[in-house]
Amino acid sequence: MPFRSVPSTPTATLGDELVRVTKMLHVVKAQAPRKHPQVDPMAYPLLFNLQREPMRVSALADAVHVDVSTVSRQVSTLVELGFVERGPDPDDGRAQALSVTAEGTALLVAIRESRDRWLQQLLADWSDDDVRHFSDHLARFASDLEAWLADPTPRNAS
Amino acid sequence: MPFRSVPSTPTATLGDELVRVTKMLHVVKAQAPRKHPQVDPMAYPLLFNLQREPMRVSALADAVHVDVSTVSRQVSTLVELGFVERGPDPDDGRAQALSVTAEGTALLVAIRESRDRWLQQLLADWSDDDVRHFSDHLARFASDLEAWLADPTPRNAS
DNA sequence: CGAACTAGTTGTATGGTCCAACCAATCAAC
DNA sequence: GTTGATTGGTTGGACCATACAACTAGTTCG
Repeated sequence: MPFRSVPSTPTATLGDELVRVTKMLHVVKAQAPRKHPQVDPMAYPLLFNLQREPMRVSALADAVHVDVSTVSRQVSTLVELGFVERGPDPDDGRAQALSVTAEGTALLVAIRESRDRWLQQLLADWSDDDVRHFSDHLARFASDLEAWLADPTPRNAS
Repeated sequence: MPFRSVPSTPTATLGDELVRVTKMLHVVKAQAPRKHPQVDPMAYPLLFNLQREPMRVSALADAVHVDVSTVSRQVSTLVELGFVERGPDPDDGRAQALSVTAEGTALLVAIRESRDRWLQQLLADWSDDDVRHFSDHLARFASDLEAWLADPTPRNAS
């Protein structure tokens, strides 16, 4: 087991944990009950971003780092289900201003609350400070990641 | 924007960040150059677990929380590529003792080093303490998750 | 021995994604 | 204005990873 004995740097260990957590979150997500039967899990981030600010399809795709075509389809189903509205874009007739409907907001709130309940019981024995620190670190890490994604010049990824 | 103004609980915020980070890591992983062209990213955890301890297919599947059939295929390609060996299981003729070959270990080390380099430059301006704390929190979170996966009785997921 | 069980493989279906081709509207230039 | 190029969005085809289900082969216990 040359591995256990050579966790070398702190970042290497961090990497291991990141992989581990990511994997398990993936599993959890897969077996999580969907709030709305027809809505892809990936559609939640869509609603989330639209909630913050109405935007066009391309911008939304960019925000969630997914192909435009994929977002296009997902938005279509969200519109069919009444969670998102297509409005005209004032600046550009070709574009469309997507926005969340009241039902969409309700769904989003429900999702968030459900997730919150789950996390609260999962982290029952964490102190509030621990949760906050963890959250802060995650936020910072997310920002770093975003910056890197925008400009990976420094060097290539793993 | 009723959202930005109502981050309510710390755990809810944590949830948002988790989703964000998970999504971005997914993107990063997708566009990361593969150490070996033929190896699925999902195969890395397989090697990783096998490295710690040789085990049979079913145990491996259990360890990575994936269906046995999936693991079976992945292992097959890893064997074809020479990164994993099938040995006979002394106790049970149906089973097989999987183990990592020298090439497999080399690959694994390469992956880990590459990931480490990437993280190091990504987190260039984090203090060692911050990295360690973040890592610790992640590890703790992973353990909690694992426990929950093993026994989700308390309540249902997000 | 034979019945019930278990480890692993293989066939099939599904969900989510990207790429490429396409349509439609706008803008730019003459 | 009319035409050519550009840009926003949609649709079709293929791909990849996974799960579920059917099957094979080895095992255990009566």
